[in-house]
Amino acid sequence: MGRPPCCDNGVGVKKGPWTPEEDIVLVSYIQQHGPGNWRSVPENTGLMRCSKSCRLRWTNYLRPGIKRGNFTPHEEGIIIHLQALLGNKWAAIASYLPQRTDNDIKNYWNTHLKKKVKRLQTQPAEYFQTTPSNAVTSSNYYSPGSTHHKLQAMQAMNNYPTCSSAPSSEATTVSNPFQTWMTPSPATTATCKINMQEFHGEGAASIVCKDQTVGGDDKSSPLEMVAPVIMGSSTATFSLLEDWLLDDMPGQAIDGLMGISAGCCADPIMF
DNA sequence: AATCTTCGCAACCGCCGGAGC
DNA sequence: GGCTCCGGCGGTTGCGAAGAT
Repeated sequence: MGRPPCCDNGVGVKKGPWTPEEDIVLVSYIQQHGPGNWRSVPENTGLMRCSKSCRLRWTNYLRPGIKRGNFTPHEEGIIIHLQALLGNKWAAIASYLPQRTDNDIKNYWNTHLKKKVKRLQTQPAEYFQTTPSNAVTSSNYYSPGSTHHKLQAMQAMNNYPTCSSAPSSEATTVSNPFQTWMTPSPATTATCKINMQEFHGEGAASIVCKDQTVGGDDKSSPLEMVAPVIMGSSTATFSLLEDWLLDDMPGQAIDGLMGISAGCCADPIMF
């Protein structure tokens, strides 16, 4: 039994990097018909690509609003925490970073963060330490799988800084001919002082996050709404988040989370 | 300057689950 | 209920770029 791969029967199906011309054809089609029904895309566009390839190209590269380039420390923190909570559920993690694709996050984890976390595991440096009373060390933080570990990760979320969500100078929004579709999300700003001591090296980072202000209006992206809550100290929020992460009541939990998020943005949690 | 090695990212592969028949 | 189709996901690979020798 079993179904052959969707592209197995494709005689002359092109593989490899996409050309700008192919990108234009694909985007033009999606602009007219909208994403979805990927099976029909190669048939109707004449692209010699399989449907999966079209979908991947769209979701990972051509989709409007994708941010490319270096991840901010804030994004890194979210990825690390969510990976600790969820494991390699890249799609779920990506849902908290709407401007990043799951593929991007996965690649970034595999090429950067995994090494960083591994290095931290083997060293006494307390990367995430914020206050002596509730410090979370790297060594006890990333022991995978256990509830204890998850709770620790969630606890640590209270301590992780919310840095500016505004596009950093290093991160760039994908540059393609279709940027006009993009709806730039309002910048969420936060005043957050971070003393980075060899952040990318083996040293510890001492983080001071005071007088945080979160700006933006009600149209903030889900990330911008959720992130302050994640970073804030809300027990209720974490219960909901945990429920959701554990897939007990995904819909209810995320609804509740979003509700709290909205409230949070109206009345931001201060550190 | 040439060659080798490492790194980062785009894309592919195979599996899974939901929907429709 | 079983089968097929299709979209989605996570793991892996291949290749070009960058760095090291």
